Amino acid sequence: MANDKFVQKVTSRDENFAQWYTDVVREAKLCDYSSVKGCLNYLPNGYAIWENIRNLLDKRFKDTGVENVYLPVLIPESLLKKEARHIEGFAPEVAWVTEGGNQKLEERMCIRPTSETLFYDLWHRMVKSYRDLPFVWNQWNTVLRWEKTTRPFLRSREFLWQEGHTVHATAEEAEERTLMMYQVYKDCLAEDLAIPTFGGKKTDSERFAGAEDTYTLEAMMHDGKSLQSATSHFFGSGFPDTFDIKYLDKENKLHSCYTTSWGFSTRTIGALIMVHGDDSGLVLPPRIAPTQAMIIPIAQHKEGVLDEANKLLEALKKAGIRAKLDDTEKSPGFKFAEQEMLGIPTRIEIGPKDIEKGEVVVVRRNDRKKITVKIKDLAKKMPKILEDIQNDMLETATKFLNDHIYEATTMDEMIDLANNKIGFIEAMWCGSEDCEDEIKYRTGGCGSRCIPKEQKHLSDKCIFCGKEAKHMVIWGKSY
RNA sequence: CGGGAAGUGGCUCAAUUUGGUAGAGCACUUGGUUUGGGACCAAGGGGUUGCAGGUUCAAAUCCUGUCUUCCCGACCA
Repeated sequence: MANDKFVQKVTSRDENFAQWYTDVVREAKLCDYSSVKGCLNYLPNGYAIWENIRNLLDKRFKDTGVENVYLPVLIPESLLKKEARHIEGFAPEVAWVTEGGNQKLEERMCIRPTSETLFYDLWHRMVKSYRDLPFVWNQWNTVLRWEKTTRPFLRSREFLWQEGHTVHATAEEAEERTLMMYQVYKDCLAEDLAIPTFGGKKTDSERFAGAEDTYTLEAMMHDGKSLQSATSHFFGSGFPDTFDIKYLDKENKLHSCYTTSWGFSTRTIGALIMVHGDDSGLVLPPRIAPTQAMIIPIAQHKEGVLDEANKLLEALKKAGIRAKLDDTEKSPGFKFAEQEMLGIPTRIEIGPKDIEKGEVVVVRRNDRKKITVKIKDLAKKMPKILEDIQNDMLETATKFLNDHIYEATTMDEMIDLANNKIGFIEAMWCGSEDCEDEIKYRTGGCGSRCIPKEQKHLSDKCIFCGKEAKHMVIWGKSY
């Protein structure tokens, strides 16, 4: 192996991370640009990943009692404007429909940037009694936000996501749901996508428009920057009150409702790329990989090779492995490179020499380790091999995350870390938005990522102003 | 939205400065030889140069506008 960098089409990750990302998206054929800025054509490889994530996440939702619904794509302006903070937050990035057919509309309508207002308009009519509550609903759809700068998956104008919305009789129940969904996301990210996250509450300035509390899950990319990977919001009763959603309790008294919403988008595909990918391209965790094993025959023209390969394919499929056989006329080297580029978790090399010995060579995508397995045992052993890869990927990513979190107790220390290390910095904060802004400015862009639930007491004082500290905040640059 | 770069067969790019009617490599098709890390030989097919307008006998090339992409920044639940 003279050259470690087998795949030549991709810019080296440490040479130019941004270009590397773009190269991987293109070479792995995840998506392609469309003629509208910020709107992507999802290709089969990319969409299949989303389908797998969606299926796993949807099952986790249903296990907690979530029901799926579908609400319209258009929102009348008057509805969107009902909640002042909400429209203030979204107004700059909303797209409007002003004509229908050839006629100008009486009232313009926006293409949903998020659907809180639609759910609340519906619930205003549906919620009458305590017996009606709660509604625990979710929809899989797309939303449109007129972003200025766009990047595939990370920030597109139209993106696929799910938005869950719930309405409850009590604040406690709503808060419980907010945290429950936060945990569902955290588990899905760790167990299905092998992406470790840290999380907690957002500061006031970073909170969702109209929410009382926003909980976020932040993942660390290979360049040390953070990607907000899922959020869960608690709205209290303010937002539902605005829409006059009230119920009668057992004593026939009118009560406010409490709502939540929570979302997870195709942005997370960007996280998959930037957490696990390497210089040879994409590396997918087995659970969400559209293809888990690619069988690559060697000297396939020789008698018996393709027959054995096909038998192997059938055995793997029967064992529930998402396996494929690459029996195209391309050279083995080409097929190896392509399998790696696409991030397929394992490849199975089978040639005349292997068949003679009754063996195949399984190569793990994440670390290129080779495992020799008896042909007759392969189908039985594959699930364990895939599980090991899944676990090892989470372990590697977790180690990377933990190795790149630093503590700072003085501003000089923090600036030094921000300039010389990639990753995140834990530091105390007084709660003032001015200090938050100053810290971001002086560190060259390390904003507050979250106020973690598990607080460390690093010092008594805010790292910037020196006044009494309220929280330990995790700071970092982000996408 | 600001600063920078760029749009030419599917991809990467050349021809643009000094207007003269588009070329290479890869990919693709066919035949043959190959096959344990992106094989080789031969013969083919494919573009009017992002889009719109202007200047000119003549525009990929000059001018104006516009759209899109990439990098940096601002903005961004």
